[in-house]
Amino acid sequence: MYGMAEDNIFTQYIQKRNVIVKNKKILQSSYIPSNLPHRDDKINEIVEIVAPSLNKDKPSNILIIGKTGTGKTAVMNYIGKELKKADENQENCAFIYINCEVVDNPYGILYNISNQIITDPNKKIPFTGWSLDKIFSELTTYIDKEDKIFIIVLDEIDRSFQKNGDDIFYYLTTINEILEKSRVSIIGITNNAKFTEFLSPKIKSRLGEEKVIFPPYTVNQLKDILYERAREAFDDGILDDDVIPYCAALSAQEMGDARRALDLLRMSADIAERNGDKKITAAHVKSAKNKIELDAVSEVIKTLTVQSKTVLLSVIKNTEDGMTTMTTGDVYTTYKYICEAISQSILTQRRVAGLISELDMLGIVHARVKSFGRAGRTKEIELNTPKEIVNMIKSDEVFTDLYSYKPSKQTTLM
DNA sequence: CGTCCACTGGAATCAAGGGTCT
DNA sequence: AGACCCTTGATTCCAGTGGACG
Repeated sequence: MYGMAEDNIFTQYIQKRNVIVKNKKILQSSYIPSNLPHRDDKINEIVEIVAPSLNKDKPSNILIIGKTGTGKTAVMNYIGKELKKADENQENCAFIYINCEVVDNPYGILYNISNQIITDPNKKIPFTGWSLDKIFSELTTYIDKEDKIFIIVLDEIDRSFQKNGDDIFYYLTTINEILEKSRVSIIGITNNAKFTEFLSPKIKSRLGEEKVIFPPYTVNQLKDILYERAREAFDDGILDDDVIPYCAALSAQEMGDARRALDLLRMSADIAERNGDKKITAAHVKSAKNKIELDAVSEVIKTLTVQSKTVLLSVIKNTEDGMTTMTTGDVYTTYKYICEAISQSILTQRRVAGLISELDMLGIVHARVKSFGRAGRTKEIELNTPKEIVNMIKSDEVFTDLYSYKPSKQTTLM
């Protein structure tokens, strides 16, 4: 890839790309900096709780609560790194990190934990096929064999809970009763402050032995974070003076989300590079903001089921037919019509209502239950999507048949 | 004040599709 | 090959329910 010696159509592009950003990795939100500004207190707080593990004493379980982009994950990864340094041969403790947003089913979580512990490639657990009990007992024996403290970090723990309840948490918090030598302590990370309310009381108290709250960053703190990274990522004079304050201000509106701030900065740099500009300005930030918002939605749309897309298209079609708000029944009628047009199986109304709720949770449509008195009680649905996305759905290959479809009795469509 | 609509929301269950184990 | 296991999406069943209308 990079070894192309001769000029080709990409050459000038490649040369241009590296002009502005020295090291792109630094601007990635997954990058773990060696210094986390304004989180020293939180780091100390957690280190204090976790430190006993270095002497093979079991630390309390911790629940970390804080909005997205407040540094929870970064702090934990940083601590994990340091912990490994402090315990060179991994004799006393092991640090395991699982992101429950990526693997949100019980099998996946146990599978991931186990395979981080099991080193022998022949003993690894297959990614499907086993019973949970079997993985669990296997995991237990492996953990006990090692005779050390296992610190298991479950990031985005509420994701898993939403879909699967608290069974795995029950497993993981009771495992210590079975273990003879080793000990396991759980660190849960969540951005949902109300998360614990839904747990069963037993697990609630176990999981939340200690709580650490991460407050949102203030504008000035965000600025510091950005300056810190920018210093390493850019040469002097590339950033306009108002770029970082602007990024910080925008992200502060979004509840002090540092990830957002970094994304903005990175995307601004990207756009500037692509335009061949020598400096990054507030204007770049502005278009970066739009692009990020759009990307986020279109990313979600891509992963939707065909059925979900059909439901969404139904909402779109109704909107284009002049309805600003509609009921579940309205959507379902249109939905049935479209299904017929593209010869797709028709789901139950119950299911479609469920899909609408899912779209609502994804923020693609607005739906809230409203009672129309005698006229019944239903969801009031409203489209909540930029034009670009609407076009994206409409031009989805799944719906190509729709435009050539001649309805038997209804009038025109779209 | 009671009725009664058009659903909602929860739960149990099924089917298909991934796979392992013996 | 047949018995099992887990996940996901869909179905079926059913007990609610907010509030305009009579």
